[in-house]
Amino acid sequence: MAKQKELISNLHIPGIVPSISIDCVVFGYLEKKLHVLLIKYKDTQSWTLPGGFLYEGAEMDETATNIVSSRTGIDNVYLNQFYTFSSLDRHWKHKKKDWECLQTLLAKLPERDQKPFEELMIQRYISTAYFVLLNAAEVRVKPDIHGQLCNWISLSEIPELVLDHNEIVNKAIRALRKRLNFLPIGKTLMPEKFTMSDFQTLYEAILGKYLDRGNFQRKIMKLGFLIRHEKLMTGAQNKAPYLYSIDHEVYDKLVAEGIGF
Amino acid sequence: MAKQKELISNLHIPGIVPSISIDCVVFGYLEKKLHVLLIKYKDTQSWTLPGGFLYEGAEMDETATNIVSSRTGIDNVYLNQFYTFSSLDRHWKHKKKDWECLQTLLAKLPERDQKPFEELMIQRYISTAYFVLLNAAEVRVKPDIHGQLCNWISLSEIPELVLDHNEIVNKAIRALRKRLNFLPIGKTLMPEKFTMSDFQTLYEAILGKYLDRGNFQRKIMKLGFLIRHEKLMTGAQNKAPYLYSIDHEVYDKLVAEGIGF
DNA sequence: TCAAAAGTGTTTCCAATACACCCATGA
DNA sequence: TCATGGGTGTATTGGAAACACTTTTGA
Repeated sequence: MAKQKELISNLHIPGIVPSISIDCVVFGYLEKKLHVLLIKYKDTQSWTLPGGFLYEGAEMDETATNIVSSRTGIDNVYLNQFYTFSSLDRHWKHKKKDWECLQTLLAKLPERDQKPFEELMIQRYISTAYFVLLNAAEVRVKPDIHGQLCNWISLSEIPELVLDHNEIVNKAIRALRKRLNFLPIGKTLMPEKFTMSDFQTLYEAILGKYLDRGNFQRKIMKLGFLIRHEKLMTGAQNKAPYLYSIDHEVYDKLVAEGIGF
Repeated sequence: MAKQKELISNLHIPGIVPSISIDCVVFGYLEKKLHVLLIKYKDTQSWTLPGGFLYEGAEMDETATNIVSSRTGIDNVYLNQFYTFSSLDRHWKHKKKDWECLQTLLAKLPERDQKPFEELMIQRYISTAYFVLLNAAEVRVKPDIHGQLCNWISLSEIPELVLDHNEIVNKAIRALRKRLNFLPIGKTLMPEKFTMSDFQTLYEAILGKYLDRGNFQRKIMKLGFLIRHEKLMTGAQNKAPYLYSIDHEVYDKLVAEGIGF
C-alpha cells in the first residue's frame, strides 16, 4: 500500500523519466536447478518480474542494482543489460488478465490515487531488461514488501507472467546461454566451495543438455581456475568428492577472453 | 532547415515518446574494408550517427528501419538492437565541442524555435542502438538532406563523434564480432556474386585478424552454402577466381544454428 | 616462360567424445 | 563385500592450423 502511494507521488514529482522502466531477471542456483526471482501481487493470480522506474538523476545500471538489492539484501550483484523491450502492446490494458489484476490493485488505493495510477499503467512502457547472477545461498529474500510476495521459482515452474514478462525471461535464458563463455557464473552463481558435480549440473542446467562427467572434470581442471580443497564427507556410501573454490585471478582473465563450451 | 523545423514541431505535437531516441550503426563493405554510415552537420566539424526519435504509435524496429531507408533508399535492411545507452552525460551540454555545434545549428533556426530546440538537446536521452547490415553496392546515399552530409567512412578513419557515439560504434563492432556466427553477413553485406577472397577479406575485416586462405576456402565450401558460378576474368595475369553466390535455403539454416568461426 | 593469385592436398596437432577402469565410502 | 558415485585413463574422431604443391591467367 505504502509502495503504491510512493509510486504515484513519484509520478507527480518531476523526477522520473517517463515511459521508461527496468525489469530484472534474477538467476539463482538452488537445489541443482536454475531459479528466477518472481513476484506475486497479493490477492491476485498475477506474477511479475522485479522492476522499477528510472529516475532522472540515476544511471540505469545502478537502478537495476537497487531493484535487486531491495528484494534480496545483496548489494554486490553482477548484472548485464540484455535487451530493451518496446512493443506497442506493453501496457496493462492489452491482456484481460493484466487488466483484472490492475483493477484489484487499484481498489486497494485511496480513491484520489486510482485514476492517476491507472493512467500510469495503461501507457506503453519501454523497458530495458537486465539479467542478474547471484549466489542464492546468500540471499534472504524479503518475502512480503508492500503486498508483493517474492519467491525463487525454478525454470520449469515459471507461471504465466504479466505483460510480456514470459518473453523477457525466455530471452534472458537465451542471452545467458549465448554469453555463457563470458559470464563469471562460477563466482556469481556458486557458493564459496562446491563439488565438481554441482558445478557440472549448473552448466547442464544452463545449456539444457547432458555433459560427460569425465570430460567435464578434465576440461575444467585443465583450465586451471579451480583450487582443490578437502573432501566433503556427505555420509553417503560412495567416494567423497573434493570441494573446490575459484582462483579469482585466473578466472577473471579466462572469463574476459571467453571460456569455451 | 526544414528538418529542424520538423523536429521542433514534433516536440509540440503529443506524438513523441520523450527522452528516448534511436541510433543506428550502419555497416557496409566497400573496397575490401568495413565502412560505417556517418553524418556531418554542415558548417560544423561535428559528426554523428544516423538516428531519430521514437513516436508513440511506432515500433522501435520499424523506426530504425525508417531511419536507415531515409538515408539510403533501401527499405529491406537487416538490423538488430544491441544496447541501450543511458548515461547521465548523454546530452549536448556535456562536451564543449557538442555545445558549440549546437549553437551553430541553433543560429540557423528562426528565433522562436531556438529556445525549445536547445531545451530538447540538453536533456538526457536514453538511446537504443541498432547495428544494421546492408549491401553498400545497392546504396545510393543521399548526400545532403536538411544540412546533413551522409557518407561511408571506413572503420580506421572514423572521426570524433558527437555525444557518446564513438562508444556506440565501438560497442557495435564488438557486438558484430560476438554475434558473427549468427548473422547473415553473406547475404546482407556481400553483393549477389562475389569471389572467395572477397568473402574472406570481409571475415578478416570483421574479426580483425589474418585467416589462412586454404583453410578458409575448404571450411566455407564444406559448409555447403555457396554455389559456384563462372570464373571472373579480371585481366590480371593470374588464375581467374570463381564467382560464388549464396544458397539461401542452406545458409538460413546454418546461420540460425550458428556458423562456427 | 614467368609471376601472381587461385585452388587443392598433406601433415601435424589438439580438443571433443565416448567409454572403461579403478578408488573411496559407509551400510 | 557390495552398491554407488568420484576420479582418472584411453582410443577414436574431426577439425584447426601450417604449409606445400599444382593450376590458371596474361604479360
